Amino acid sequence: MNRVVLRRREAVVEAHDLADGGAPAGVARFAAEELPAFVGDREAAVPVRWVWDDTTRWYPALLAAGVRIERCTDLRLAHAILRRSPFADQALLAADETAAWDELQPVPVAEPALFPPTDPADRLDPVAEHARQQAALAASPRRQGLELLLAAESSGALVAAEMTHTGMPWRADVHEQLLTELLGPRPVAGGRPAGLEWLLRQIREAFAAPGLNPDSPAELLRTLQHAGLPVGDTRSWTLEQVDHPGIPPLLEYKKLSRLLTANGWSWLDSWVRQGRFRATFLPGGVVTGRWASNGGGALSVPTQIRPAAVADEGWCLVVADVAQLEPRVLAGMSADTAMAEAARAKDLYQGMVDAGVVPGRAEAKVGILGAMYGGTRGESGRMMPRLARRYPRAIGLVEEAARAGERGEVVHTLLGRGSPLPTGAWAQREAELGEPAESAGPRDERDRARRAWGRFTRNFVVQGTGAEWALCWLADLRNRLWRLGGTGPLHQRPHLAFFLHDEVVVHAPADLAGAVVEEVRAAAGTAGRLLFGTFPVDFPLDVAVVRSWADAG
DNA sequence: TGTCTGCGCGCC
DNA sequence: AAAGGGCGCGCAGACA
Repeated sequence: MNRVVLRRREAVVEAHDLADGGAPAGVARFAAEELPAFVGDREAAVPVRWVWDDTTRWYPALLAAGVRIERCTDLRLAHAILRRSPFADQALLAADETAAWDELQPVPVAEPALFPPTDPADRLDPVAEHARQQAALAASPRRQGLELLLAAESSGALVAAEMTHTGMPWRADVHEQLLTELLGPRPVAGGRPAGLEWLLRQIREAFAAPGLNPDSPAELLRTLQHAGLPVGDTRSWTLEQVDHPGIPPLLEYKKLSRLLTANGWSWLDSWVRQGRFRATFLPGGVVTGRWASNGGGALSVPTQIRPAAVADEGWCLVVADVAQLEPRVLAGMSADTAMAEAARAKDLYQGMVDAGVVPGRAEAKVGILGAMYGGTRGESGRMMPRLARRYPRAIGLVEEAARAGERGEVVHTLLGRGSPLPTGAWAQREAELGEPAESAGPRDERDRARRAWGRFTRNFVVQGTGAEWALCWLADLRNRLWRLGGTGPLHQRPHLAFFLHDEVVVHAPADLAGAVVEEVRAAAGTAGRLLFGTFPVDFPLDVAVVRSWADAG
């Protein structure tokens, strides 16, 4: 594989060819405007892995110029993983500029101007950083896993940029119609829409509070308590438990008010343009390796507005999600054959029932969720002993992760992403309280903080490995879709339009729907083999070919 | 006027 | 139905 490290020096780009061993083998220099042509030509000629400081600084402009690349190494993301991995020798990563790499932030997707005027990334040496990372990988006892993780993370960065570039097809007219039906016409000066005003009158009357603003939790709580309702907060779930004529309109108000503020007209104004919702995704934005998003609330698009996600004319959406990803990942990473056997069923929870482990599906679900999240109370606590008996390796893995976290140790995912050291409450308590506390009070607090950190590390190993499976799925699917679709640019071929932890939405020409479904399934198979080799754990998908996202599932 | 925190709620 | 883990966001209210 040819490796080319790209580096910007003012208005000039340097392309450093690396020989097989990683030694510099030649440098080309050209004006920044020539970059898309350079990359496009090389990409068409030979397989290349482009190495650059940060995908968000290079790829949007290439995409805007119509250039799609096959693979890259994102040094910023790789650096973040290696710096925290228990399997990377930190001495090999050390350099004067290490702290600057630590602090390097992705750039927000603005208009794809080719490079901002001043950028801290310009002072970094990507050739040297790449060499340090390669040295750390070469010396790692988990080299294979880390190399796969870095490749998958870098592919994720490409996917994220491409999804922002192409966008999710979004019908503003459908969305507006939905808002108007539920809330009334758009209010002129940001006031409350008629639907909310109508509910507000009923709420104020029912609680005899003519000036009440239900958007203020404190004011609302005082009003409810004054009316004699036994509530300690104003969450919907709490309010549903009490009986009062003001509660139904209040619950309705809260639901519609949420729609208005989170995904109302101003959301449309901000995030939907020319028939596309351009979400911004941040690969590696969560410590576990999950993606974050910073604008448009991409990872929490409510089902309520999904009818507005409609494929273009003659196109379709292929929506696929993995059933019970995390329990399956747990079975695989712990090599728990009994749990993998239950996972052979399309419904893992039903598989547990059929194996006689638990009486019913509901118990299976709360039991497994409790094992992965650290639930100890109620139903899930009661299920734990039998789960531990029947699935000793799986339960043992999460229990050990929890104990390690309680001791303040680092845990890691299957491929080697490390957890952060304890922060916040844990560290604070330890520091404040010092050695064994004299009184019961502080000790309780310390234990509580330790257990909370144990719940975090317990979940980290599963959530993080689940994110690794999803990255491998995405990476393989991305290339399969590209090969499927002729010779045009990205937006004219089947392409990934959305990604939500364990769900993808592909926008594809309708006549390719069947082929896309096959590729989505094949990519899931690839991901399973990459992570778990021949260990027999399945990742069945629910796949739907639909016009609108709302019609899936 | 701007910045910060807590609350509540959407998603997985 | 949530619980137990991870997020982002908008508002209200407090404080500078």
